[in-house]
Amino acid sequence: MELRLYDTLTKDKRVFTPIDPSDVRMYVCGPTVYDFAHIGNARPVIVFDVLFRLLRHLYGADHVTYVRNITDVDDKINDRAARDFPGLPLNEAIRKVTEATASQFQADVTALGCLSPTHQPRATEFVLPRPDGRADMVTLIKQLIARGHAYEAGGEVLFDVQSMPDYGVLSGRRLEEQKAGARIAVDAHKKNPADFVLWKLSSENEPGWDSPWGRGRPGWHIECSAMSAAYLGDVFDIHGGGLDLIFPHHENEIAQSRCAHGTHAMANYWMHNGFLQVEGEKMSKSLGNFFTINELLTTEKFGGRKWSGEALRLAMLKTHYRSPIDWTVQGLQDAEKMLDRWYDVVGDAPASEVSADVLDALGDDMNMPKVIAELHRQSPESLKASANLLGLLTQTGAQWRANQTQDRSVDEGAVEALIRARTEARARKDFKESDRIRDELAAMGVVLKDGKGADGKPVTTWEIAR
RNA sequence: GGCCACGUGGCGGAGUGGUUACGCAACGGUCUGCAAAACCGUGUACUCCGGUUCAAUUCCGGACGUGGCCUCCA
Repeated sequence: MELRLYDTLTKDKRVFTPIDPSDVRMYVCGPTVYDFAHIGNARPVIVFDVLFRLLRHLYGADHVTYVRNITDVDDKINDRAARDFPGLPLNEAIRKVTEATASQFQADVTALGCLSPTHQPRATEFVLPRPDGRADMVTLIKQLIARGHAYEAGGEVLFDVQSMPDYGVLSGRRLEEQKAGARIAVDAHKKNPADFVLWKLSSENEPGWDSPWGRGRPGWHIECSAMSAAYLGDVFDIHGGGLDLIFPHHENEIAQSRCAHGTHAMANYWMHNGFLQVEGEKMSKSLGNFFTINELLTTEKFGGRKWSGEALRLAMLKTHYRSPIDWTVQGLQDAEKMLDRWYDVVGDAPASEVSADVLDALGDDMNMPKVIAELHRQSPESLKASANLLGLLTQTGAQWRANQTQDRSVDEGAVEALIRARTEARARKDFKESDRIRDELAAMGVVLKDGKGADGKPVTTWEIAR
């Protein structure tokens, strides 16, 4: 099959050709660890996890390197640390915040069925030159200064956007327009209003590292330039993230990396996932429609019940990754229902080969709606194999149903006992009693499904009502 | 104001210059003690206005609408 990907930089869908098929390299911007990840944060994690799985399938599991960074230096983190651990020294408080948040993030995305990336570097470990010689931020900034792309002014090191003739190509922003807009704060020490910070000095009570420009901390964008180079080289295959990162973050990453390395490109394909809304509205704390991944998994805040990670994953994948997605209770119910159905269809069937139709749809810039349509046409064996490729239907049907039951805290033993009593009542044609028991179970949220066993005798199964 | 994405049936959501998306819901049927489930079958669409064309939901232009970015928010 052929893999075609949409590239934000060239605004077209192209056949994907890796630089080195024996080591396909992808970088995705990861979380800033200061608080629980929200459901919007989950989108790029899930979307690029599917791409990671697809690449592994196509090129071999040992021939794909996926890097997703953890940003553990940020002013929001400092604020949170000071707020939550006022008694502790700042560095210690910061470490507590970032470690707790990072491990929560791992637990959340694992529940969403995401594989661990090959590397998950932390920004703080790539500030200063490293013993292992991998790329670091300070060295990168030195190179930018040496090549005439950065300058020191007003206690900062700034990137000189005018030193890069094609700055702004990714986001379609020309420098002239930026000036005309006059929306950017004009700092007297900047040569150009669009110049951005590579390094800034830290005060006593801010985290800092000793550098040639004094004790300070890195700007926002340089970490990704350093960590991608550290593990993937100066030029790699795919760089992904949310739509909102196109400008300024990715634009500036490109500027830094290309100018520091003297390359024509940073990554050959730039991929961006669309945004998420909740029930038709922008998700925000003030609207009261702000949900973390963890809340959806473990509380009844969204739709009055808990949701399985697998249902969340499928709900997220039902929409093409570049389209805006409306996150709704209805959408989650649909996803869950689809999984119920598929688990029924698959039964105990072993996984066979991944469907060629599914692969073709997936290869068309990850056309997941098409993929799902194809999945509905598969045999049990092929459905299992194809869904597994997407990180779905990875449990057994029994596990899936058991988890559903557990989520709604239903006493299985009591249910089974009532069903036996009803079966007996039906056998003696006491339908009044049989219907009474059915109503009683319905009140517990249990729906009965009557059928016939292989021997022709009545068999009743049950599931949790939705 | 600048830049970008998008507007498909009751809902979600693909795709196509003329022929069935798919799923959910709805409706009809089979099954059932009655239901539910399951199975079979059915219907409804392409924001508006121009243009190109034998033919446009699909191409071009415009209008309207929605969302995003342009102040470190995925």
